[in-house]
Amino acid sequence: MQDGNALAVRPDAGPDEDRIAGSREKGLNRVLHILEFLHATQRAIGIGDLAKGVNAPRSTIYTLVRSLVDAGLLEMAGDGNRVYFGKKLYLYGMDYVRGNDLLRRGRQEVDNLSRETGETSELCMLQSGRYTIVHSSPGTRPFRISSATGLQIPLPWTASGRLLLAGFERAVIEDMVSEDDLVVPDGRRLLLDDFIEDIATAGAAGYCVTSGLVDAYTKCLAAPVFSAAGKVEATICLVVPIDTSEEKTGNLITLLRERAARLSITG
Amino acid sequence: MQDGNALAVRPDAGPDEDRIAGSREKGLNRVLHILEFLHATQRAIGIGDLAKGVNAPRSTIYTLVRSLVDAGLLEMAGDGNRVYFGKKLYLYGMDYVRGNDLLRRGRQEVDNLSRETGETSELCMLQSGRYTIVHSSPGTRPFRISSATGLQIPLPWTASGRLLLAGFERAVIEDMVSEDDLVVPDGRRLLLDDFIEDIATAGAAGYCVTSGLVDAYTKCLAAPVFSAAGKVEATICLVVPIDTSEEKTGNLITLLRERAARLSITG
DNA sequence: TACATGTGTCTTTTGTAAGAGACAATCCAG
DNA sequence: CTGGATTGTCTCTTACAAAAGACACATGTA
Repeated sequence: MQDGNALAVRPDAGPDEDRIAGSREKGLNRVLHILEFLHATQRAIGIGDLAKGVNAPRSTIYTLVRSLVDAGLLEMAGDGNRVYFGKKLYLYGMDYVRGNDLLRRGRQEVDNLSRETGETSELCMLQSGRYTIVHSSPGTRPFRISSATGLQIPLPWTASGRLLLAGFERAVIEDMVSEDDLVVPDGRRLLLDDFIEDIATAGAAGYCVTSGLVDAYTKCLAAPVFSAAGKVEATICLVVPIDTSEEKTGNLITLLRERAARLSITG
Repeated sequence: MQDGNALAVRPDAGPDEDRIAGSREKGLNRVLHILEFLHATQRAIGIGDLAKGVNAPRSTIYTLVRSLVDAGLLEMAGDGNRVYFGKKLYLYGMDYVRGNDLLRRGRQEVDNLSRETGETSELCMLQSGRYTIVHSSPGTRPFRISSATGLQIPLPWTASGRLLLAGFERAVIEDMVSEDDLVVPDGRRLLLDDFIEDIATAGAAGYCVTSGLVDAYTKCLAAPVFSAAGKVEATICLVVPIDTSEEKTGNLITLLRERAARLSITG
């Protein structure tokens, strides 16, 4: 009786792991996508657009958003038909900070560093296999807005990335790094082998410096923070002008390593 | 054919609105309960206990927790078989702060106030009909630990509560305040009519002071922060010793009202 | 050794939530 | 005014997730 539609009507063929865009998704997954999408857009968005954005039926998103708004995880924004993150998420986030010594002290330390040195300073961690700027403190230089807390950048683009991957198996690293990740913003393509070598070097040295990788004007100094188990749990890093003198760079690295070591002493 | 079991086997008769504890819950709701429960316990918890805590089947919680951990909303804590909030929630929380002028500036202001006055200062809001301490800054006095960000206290116990409810219909207020809420910690019972009168007075005066309500040693000074629409969107408050002189109290109130007014000027 | 208690992974069953689609109500452009 | 696009609500169906429960493996303790 029905027209034999079924499996056509799929605009995008999602790759294997990254959401098949399968017909019937679990509600929870839809919610997770909604949150990720909002995190990516960084602003309130209409429910219709949201449905488009996460590639889900409107009716479904309406129901889910209603639940989430009722729960306080989302809030209706200004004019009344847009949604964004809600207070509850903020409260849960603060709970996380409170329960997490490293994050709490790391934020503090990063703020200190940028105040003392005047440079942009960041606390970075692996977040489900992705490099994440967990906290950043602007520094006093005029340019360099950044402020991109929660921003996710390909691991090979950063000094911190090299430290964070120290101690991982080659296979695991290959798994975390896609082909695209190896292409830095200026178009050059890193070799996976070079990158893996970098990781080993950085791990052994206990710090890492990269020059002009993310942009042509800065270099990035990073030092590892270790967990009790001796694994690299986070890094703190400084973003300085690429023409900073050898000497000053050296001093900053020493400072950075000292502070990182202090953070490593977890209660 | 089936044995007529069904509706027995329910240990706790949940009241109407607060979760019937119905047999087959939506996954999303289960997740919301999990988050609330973690927020309440304020620490990592074993999955078994979590299942008990939210009154859900173990198997369900195992699957949900796995999803949430994979998504980064939860993290396995220390020893490996406990869960607590995860980095993602922190990131989303920071997104919320960034997208929310009032919260961002309010936090700042509260920090300033407690530094300048040496007293504990708090930023408070209504969070789905409950009074919530959104941010608090300890002050320099020896006692008074507090630090209870995200804590939810019955509205009638606080000065801020009286301000936050200004402009609401009587019916709405009655709806938000349960019988238990009217019993303050020392056992006294407030009269609903008195409370509603307090609200009107506070709204008219543009500030509110309560003495010895939450505990016998402090009084609470609060001033309202208005939204563009003229509604009370938040309050800032100071917690001072109950024997603070009339004069000093007056000065603090003036200061508080001034700062609150400044916060009200939303871009 | 047996006996309870907690943990993590399966499989099976079935109640229900996700999805498609229809609807009225706005809103805006031409 | 008309036609198209968007918004929010509702209904009905069935694919599928939540729940029950069995299992295997640790613990601890009488």
